[in-house]
This record gives sequence, C-alpha cells and structure tokens, in this order.
Amino acid sequence: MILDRSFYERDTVLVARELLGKILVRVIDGHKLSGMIVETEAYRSSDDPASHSYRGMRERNKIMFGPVGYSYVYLIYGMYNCFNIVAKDKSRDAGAVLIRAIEPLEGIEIMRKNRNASLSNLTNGPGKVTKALMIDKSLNGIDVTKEGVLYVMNGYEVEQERIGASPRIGIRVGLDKHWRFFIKDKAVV
DNA sequence: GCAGAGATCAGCT
DNA sequence: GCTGATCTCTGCC
Repeated sequence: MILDRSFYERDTVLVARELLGKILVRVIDGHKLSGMIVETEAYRSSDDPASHSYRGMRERNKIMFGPVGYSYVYLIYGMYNCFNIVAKDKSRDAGAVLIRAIEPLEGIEIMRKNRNASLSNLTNGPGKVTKALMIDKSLNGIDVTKEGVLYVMNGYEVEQERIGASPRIGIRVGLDKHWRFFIKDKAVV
C-alpha cells in the first residue's frame, strides 16, 4: 500500500516520526530499489530557524510551500543531494521531512554499484541515500503518493520505545528542538 | 580507530 | 566571498 496524501497532511514532526519503518521505493529502468526508512529529520517553517523555509519562499525552497506528498531535492556542500518529502498540517505554510538513512531491502546490488561501497555504510547518511538510489535534482517535485519512479509504501510497525530523538545534525540554530528521529537498533546514533 | 582537509555550488547578510 | 541538512580519503597513533 502506498501512503496516501493525508498521511503527509499532519504536523511535520509527527510525520517525521511515523515515516520510520516505512518503505522508500525507487524504480530505475524497470529495476526496483527499496529500503526501510530508519532515520529522519523534521524541518518546519517560520518557527524553525534551521529550516530552509524559515526566511520565506525562495526559488530553491518553493516546493516546501507547495502541496504535501511531493519530493524536495536540493544540493548541499556543492556535491551531495538531500532528499525530503513535503509534510505539514493545514495551519502551516511550509515543512518537509529529510530522509537521512534507510536500510536496503531490494536492489542492493544496484545500490552497491552506484556507491561502490560495502553494505554496512551503503545508505546511512543523506548523501549516501541519494547516491545509492540515484536521486538528483531531476527528481525534485515528484509525487511520492503515486506509483512511479519514486514513492513511499507502508512498511513495518515501530514500537515507541525503539524510536530515539535528538537534536538535528550539522546546524547551529534550533538545537533545542529534538526533531531528529531514528530507530535505535538500526541507525547509528 | 580517529581527526582533518578537500571537493564544489546555490543562495544569501 | 562565505557558508552549509555531507562524504571520503589520507595520515597518524
């Protein structure tokens, strides 16, 4: 079952936590790659100084202000892409969930070819996930609620006690918000 | 096993 | 110009 749009039309932080255990699917030339989401971060809007959308709409981040359930892909540090899914409740103008890490399920051989790396660190970071799944800016604005080249399916139930939260990575503001979520025995803390 | 530098680009204070 | 939601390689202990 593909997650429908109503799943993303809720608070960004809640969606980030509930995306843990869901299945991210990427189809390349008829080959199916998939993985379970094990680490996410929530980036909200004007209440979140670490978010791209904090200072209002720009050309780069306009996807975050658009309808929920679409992919937001952007370039960071000049060489790495980060993959987000737009999610927010109706009271907010912008918000997205960053997919930081997945655990490979299908198409592992193709991921290894893309990454030229061992299994243990194939997809345990935002830049690694996008490289293994061949996600780049051409996939910006994809509807992930429809079966296509990129979508998210219902996956495994994750018990509350297996979910950890911490401050987000690589930022200097908004450290009081513990909006990074991970599955304790899967993701590296 | 860990620390540090380098790669490289879009959007700003 | 600088500064990141980063990763990899190198060199040293």
